[in-house]
Amino acid sequence: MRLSRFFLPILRDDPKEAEIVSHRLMLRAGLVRQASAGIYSWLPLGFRVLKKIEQIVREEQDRAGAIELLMPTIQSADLWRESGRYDDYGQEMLRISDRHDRDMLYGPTNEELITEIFRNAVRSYRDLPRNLYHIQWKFRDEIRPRFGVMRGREFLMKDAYSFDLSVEDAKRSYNKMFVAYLRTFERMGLKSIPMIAETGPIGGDLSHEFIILADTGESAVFCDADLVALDAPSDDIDFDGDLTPVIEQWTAKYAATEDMHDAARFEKEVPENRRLSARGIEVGHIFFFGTKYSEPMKCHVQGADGKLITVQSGSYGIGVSRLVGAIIEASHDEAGIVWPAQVAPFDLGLINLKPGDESTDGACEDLYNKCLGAKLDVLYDDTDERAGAKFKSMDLIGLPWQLIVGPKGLKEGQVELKNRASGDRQSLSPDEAVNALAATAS
RNA sequence: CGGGGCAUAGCGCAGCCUGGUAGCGCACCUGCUUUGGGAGCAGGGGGUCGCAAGUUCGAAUCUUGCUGCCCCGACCA
Repeated sequence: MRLSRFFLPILRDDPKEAEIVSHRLMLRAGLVRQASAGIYSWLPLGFRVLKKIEQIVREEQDRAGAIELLMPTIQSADLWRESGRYDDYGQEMLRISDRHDRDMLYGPTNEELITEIFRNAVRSYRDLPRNLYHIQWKFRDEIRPRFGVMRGREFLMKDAYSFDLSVEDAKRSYNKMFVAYLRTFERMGLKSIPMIAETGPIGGDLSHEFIILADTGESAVFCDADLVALDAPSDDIDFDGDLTPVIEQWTAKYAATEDMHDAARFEKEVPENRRLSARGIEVGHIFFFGTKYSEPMKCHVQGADGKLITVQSGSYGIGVSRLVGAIIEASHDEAGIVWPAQVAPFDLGLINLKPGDESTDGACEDLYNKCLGAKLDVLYDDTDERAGAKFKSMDLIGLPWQLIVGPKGLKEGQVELKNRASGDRQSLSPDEAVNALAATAS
């Protein structure tokens, strides 16, 4: 993509409404614009990141055996009356009526709808287990939206719902999601720690929050520092095999958010030198809630013995749009965003320091095409800005690599390759630079 | 929803107290000079001063009402 043809409205000054760093950087770097309180438009650069995150979530859900579908944003109130949540959910649910005065709502979550879909379609125990998920916009009318996309009212969420014949089977489904989540966040360059969680209005008695550590995190968290050192399961893990050793490895040690924190237990179970108290951002939440919805909504299947079985369910959320902010909170410096390569909107920025100069333009065009040929996603700054402004902007938007091309270097046959995260620079021939970049991308 | 604050050009702000017909920096446009970490000079464009009433000869400025947004708290992916 040529910057001269892209849409990237960068702000030089901090907008005053943005307090926390991710919100500030998302506005400045042209990722989002606020449409109204807690509701954002995703500009091209931010949209690319959102799509990358969504795709990683999708791939790991699929790997864990979940099946993607898509449910609507607008739901009928009737279903929610059936589960009893129409009244329970309160003002957080945006209620709408249509032209016939029917009660509708903008879905804050989808347990009712998925249960309705499942009960209508499935009659036999042979069709279980299943885990169905979608990635869809939700709306929760928060009393006070804040922190940009981290706590918006409209947000993109992956929510999965499992259906099993027994509590034991359901726990297996839960474990699959547990492992998938560890992998998902690790692939985004994040260290996530599962913590014992409150179940909130969704209900249920087995639940973990997946927290990533960031100084600006919204809640205090306490855990055994050993958990931070653990690696997520590799991509050859067998989701149909026994996952309990992995779960045990991650849940044996103390980890809790402030709501669930037990200081006495913390001090008893964790040696002093491993007691980590930090701040964290919740990016995922998994629940097992058994028959909370299947019972009132009569989601039954017929078992091998001919008797009806009430299905056992869980639900599993990931805040996809929140993750964009969370990643920035976890990965930035004074100059701007530092994208982990896996979610970066482009692989690299190619900076032409002297547009209009024949040799520089020629070298840049050549490099641009070679990068594209090597399947690198490149943002080519071919604009007529001054060098300093280009450097500042490129640092701000935080692409992992900068390929800097100017007449001085070219005289020596060299271009400069800068790593955004470390700041390291090396001078290379143009071909060496492309090869080096292609190697990092593969 | 309680408490606090803000609303003037795309962004950041001054002007308001003490009413007199709107200004600064950055950004933007034109030209010249510059050109490896947010250049200089000159010229230029852009505003129903959040909305509505009221007071007044006259309102960005005073009064009242409304709306929007931000921050702290309680609540949440």
